[in-house]
Amino acid sequence: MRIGEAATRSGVSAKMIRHYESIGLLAPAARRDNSYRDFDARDVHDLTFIRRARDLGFSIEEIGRLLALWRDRDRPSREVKEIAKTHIAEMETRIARMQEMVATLSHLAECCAGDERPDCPILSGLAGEQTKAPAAASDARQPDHADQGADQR
Amino acid sequence: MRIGEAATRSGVSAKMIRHYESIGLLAPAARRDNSYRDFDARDVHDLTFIRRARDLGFSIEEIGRLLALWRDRDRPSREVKEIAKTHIAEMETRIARMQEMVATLSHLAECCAGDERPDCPILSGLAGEQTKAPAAASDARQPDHADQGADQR
DNA sequence: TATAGACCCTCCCATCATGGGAAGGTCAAG
DNA sequence: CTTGACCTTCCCATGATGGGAGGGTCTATA
Repeated sequence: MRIGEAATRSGVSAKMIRHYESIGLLAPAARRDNSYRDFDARDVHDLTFIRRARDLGFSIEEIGRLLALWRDRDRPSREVKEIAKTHIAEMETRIARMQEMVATLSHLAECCAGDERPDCPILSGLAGEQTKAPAAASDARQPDHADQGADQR
Repeated sequence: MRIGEAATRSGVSAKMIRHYESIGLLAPAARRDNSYRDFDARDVHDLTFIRRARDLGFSIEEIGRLLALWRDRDRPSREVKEIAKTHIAEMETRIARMQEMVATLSHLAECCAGDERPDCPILSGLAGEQTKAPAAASDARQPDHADQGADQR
């Protein structure tokens, strides 16, 4: 089948299939005489595997490792579980961090009248005037790569 | 003061200060004869405001609006609160999505022996073999921009 | 048979927030 | 006068994804 059908069946866009191939996550697809990529059920399976892993928030790098383990019939399940547990821990850390942000911001928002008057504890809080809030995650940043959720856009 | 000191005082890297200026989030900084940027306390205040907002997960676009509201002494606090509430709702959505992922993956991991044997429900789950898990967020994706937390790396 | 339209191809660019680094200018202290 | 710590601009990279240009291929239909 051609890339469009593989995309539909796996739920991975044609764009991303080509991308995964280009970064080496997938072996180069077979080609027909007209240079079109040619996919079979096994390819669709791999793509579906990748999509499910992405849906669980795994990064491309982790997915690469999972795919390798999947292909190795004799791998110890221990290795897979380790990747999963590490990933779960990372997600839980991110969740906790976001919950802190929500808590801090909610505190400020609760203190804000939200009417026509200009006084606003939210802006004051951002400006540094203490509102004795439960302290937000305040320093150091990180470009988290994987809050990737499932959604539109 | 020069950019380095402004960076230290505000907690925003020199790199990002220039970036914020270049995208118009901040007005172009004053310059000295030697073309070095020259910052004063007010600039440091704005930068600190930006950093705090980032720490609360606001996107650059939202921060731009918050800064404008901050500078407008007569804005109704209602407008600020609306931005904050929308942002809180977005973060809560992302948190919920990640919690779903963690739940699904935890279920699979719990079913996995994690020993030397090759059988692994985690890989089987990703491969599509049903494990009657509580169903993960399964389709549609979105490149969420702002799970930006505070962290090392 | 010619053509429309639905596919496919490769490339390049954009996003968002951030950092790395090159190539070069400026300044103060040794 | 050199060294080193600053600063400048400019380009590139990240990760996952989409948009689109410019062009080729195939099939159905007028």
